[in-house]
Amino acid sequence: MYGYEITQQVKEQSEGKILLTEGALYPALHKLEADGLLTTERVMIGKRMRKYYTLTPAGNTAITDKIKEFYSFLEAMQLIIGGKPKNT
Amino acid sequence: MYGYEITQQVKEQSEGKILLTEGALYPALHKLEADGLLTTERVMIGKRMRKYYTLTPAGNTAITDKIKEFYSFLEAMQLIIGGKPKNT
DNA sequence: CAAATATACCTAAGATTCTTTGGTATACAA
DNA sequence: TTGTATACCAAAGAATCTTAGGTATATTTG
Repeated sequence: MYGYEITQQVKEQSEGKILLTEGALYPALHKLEADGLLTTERVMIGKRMRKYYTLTPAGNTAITDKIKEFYSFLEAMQLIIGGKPKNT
Repeated sequence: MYGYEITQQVKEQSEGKILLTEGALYPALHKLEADGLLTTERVMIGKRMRKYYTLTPAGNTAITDKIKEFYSFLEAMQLIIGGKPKNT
């Protein structure tokens, strides 16, 4: 995907609950790229540029690990605050 | 509860997965107090001081709201991470 | 009994990350 | 022609966390 598309997809798929702004996203993408977790491919659409980002093998490992961390964190939070998500 | 107790309880109840350090906790407690969400009661245990924190009514409202926000965020994350891709 | 660990408070520098607010430019609809 | 959407980006300020200390008492252990 490309940057702007990510902001729109996050907004759409999260039903407007998560607003990932460009000011937060672009610096993050650049850092991930600098860390070797993403590669970019510049594509011209007419006269407008897009930068498509793709996960590197290291990026795939990293995201898998991060998601595991996230679920581990959720389990821990569950133990602390108790309860379960409502209306799911 | 008091500050140090919170760090220990979080560590214990989260099975060591969440480490809430004092450097993060104390400034946060002081801010919550300044914002009127907590009140403190100083108690001497022998020659050692403890500061017990209690939620104010505003604090109770705030924590309830925050937990709701948290679950709302989780649902949104579920849609994105475990989400439904358009294609593939 | 001396030294290490645990309890209990705290601050401050540095790093990281997010929000806000701008900028540039093309495409299209009102 | 003005506004909205697309598409990239940077920088200042704010918020938060990590790290690394400081002070002091209490208890455990070698």
